[in-house]
Amino acid sequence: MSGGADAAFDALGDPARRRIMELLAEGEAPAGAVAAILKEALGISQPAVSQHLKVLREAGLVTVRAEGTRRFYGADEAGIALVRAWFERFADGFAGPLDALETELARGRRERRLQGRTETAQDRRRRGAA
Amino acid sequence: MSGGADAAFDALGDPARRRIMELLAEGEAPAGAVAAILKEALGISQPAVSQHLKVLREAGLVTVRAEGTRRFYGADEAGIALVRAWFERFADGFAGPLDALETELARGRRERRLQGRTETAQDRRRRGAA
DNA sequence: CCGTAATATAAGTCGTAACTTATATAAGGA
DNA sequence: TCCTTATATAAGTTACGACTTATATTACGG
Repeated sequence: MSGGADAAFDALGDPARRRIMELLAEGEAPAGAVAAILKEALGISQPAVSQHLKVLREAGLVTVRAEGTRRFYGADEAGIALVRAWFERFADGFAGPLDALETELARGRRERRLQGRTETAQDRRRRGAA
Repeated sequence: MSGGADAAFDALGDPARRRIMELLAEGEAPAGAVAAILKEALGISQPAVSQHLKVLREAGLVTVRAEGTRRFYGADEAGIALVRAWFERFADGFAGPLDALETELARGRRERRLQGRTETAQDRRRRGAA
């Protein structure tokens, strides 16, 4: 179920692809523009960028919209959300008041699963540090 | 200026290391326990796990605490926060897991309407897994 | 139609990183 | 002091993925 985040993480493991995502975070862009910017920034060729875009596509991190001969790429919020969701398993260091309920529920679930394990820093914090 | 998140993303690009992080999300564990679990799950050796832990350490994603001859590893909230911060550049600033699921469902609906674009891995997954 | 522009795919090279086995280091316990 | 347990490091092999150049595909303008 959460397996979908795997391809996304693999994709984001590459600096060039992270750079592409950073670009697309600012809005849609045709493949050519992405290629130009990455050639300037990282010195890589158009085919290389095209291959990176393919990986991002297959990972569900970008969307494509064809317009004539151009392909407009954009960040795919759904795919990105899946990656974000992966991090929910970690206690949120600075949860705001809105997140409080959600975090608390997650904590309950987590602790129900875990019996007889080593005490964590978080356990200690909850118990004593207040 | 995303800076410090780079090594973390590189580290998380590996499935074995993600597995380790998932384990540590449930609490501290000595290196040996991690090695045992990964050997069972992925069939990799103790030195391999030790090397992975080193990468995670250098990426700032885990903490170590020595106790006798044992090393207790734990997820490092600070490093994880850096990775989370990278995603803030994308819209949908703080969506929880429930929002992620909801968004994903919406995406499925949306994409069923679209035609002529390249098939993604998720399309195939969605189509086949049913 | 034909040439050009925009992008994708093919095929091959090469560096690196994820393993392996073997060994070093370090801390107890008998 | 030795043996054992826990972990890290060394050294070497190998698979893979990120490139390259060359070419195929598709859409548009003249």
